[in-house]
Amino acid sequence: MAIVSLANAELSLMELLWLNASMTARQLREELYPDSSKAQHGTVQRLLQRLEEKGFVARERSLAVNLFRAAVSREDYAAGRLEALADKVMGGSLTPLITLLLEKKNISRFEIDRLRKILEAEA
Amino acid sequence: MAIVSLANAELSLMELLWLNASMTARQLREELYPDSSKAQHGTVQRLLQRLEEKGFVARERSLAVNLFRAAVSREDYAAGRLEALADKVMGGSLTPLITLLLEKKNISRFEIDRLRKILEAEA
DNA sequence: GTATCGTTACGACATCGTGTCGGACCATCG
DNA sequence: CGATGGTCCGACACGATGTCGTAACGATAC
Repeated sequence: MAIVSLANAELSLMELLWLNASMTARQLREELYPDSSKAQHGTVQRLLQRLEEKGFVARERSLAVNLFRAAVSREDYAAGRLEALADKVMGGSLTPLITLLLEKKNISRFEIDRLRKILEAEA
Repeated sequence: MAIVSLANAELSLMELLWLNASMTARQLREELYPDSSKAQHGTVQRLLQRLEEKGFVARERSLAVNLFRAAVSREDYAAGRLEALADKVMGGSLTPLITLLLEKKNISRFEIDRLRKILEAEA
């Protein structure tokens, strides 16, 4: 299943789940809407539900309250989006993108060395 | 101005402009809607107009018919989207993305060699 | 000049994804 | 049993997108 793109609110929620191993809906709401004058309970549940449908969160039903965990890691999401990007604009080839990056951004000596080591291992 | 994301139809149109230096609206329509039973003239014009507003196409008005050119290259678009992706999911850091790619091994030997050369040049 | 034909500009609309809320439903605790 | 807290889901508003119709425009033909 291709990794689908996430919208802002969904991504904010995932951000929390990437930082904390597991959270309840209440915890999420308090983080996402600190000034919760109203009842955003439903909003969080809705987001959670749609995220679950998309396969991004796993729900632990055994307890009284559900626990939510990220089912897709930040790295997997990033890699998936990156691949989608390559498919859309570069015909699936990733190298041009990386080349662009290396040329445009000032990448530290350290990072370059790290990348080089990884490449050595690949070859 | 940050490079904004493009939708499917817009991207298809840009694809044509990236392949051909300049095109008329008619040429674009014939490519985009080969089975033009109906009148998609307006659709193309609309797309062109919105793309122009976003700064993605330039319009040459001197002739009887307008000529359209890409104002953002494929590479710039890709790089812009890539940066946006890094900002959104990796806190702006690009290296983790590259590392991810390399580790996932969906990169051909040929591309690895190419990247190695680029890195050599950087060092 | 006017008629005609292709082009351009743009208002209007249907659709879809997203973010939001409200209220129904359900369980547990007292 | 009621009350409290959590979950599910229908509904809505809003913005972006893709589509079309049509009015305005400009060049050429008559």
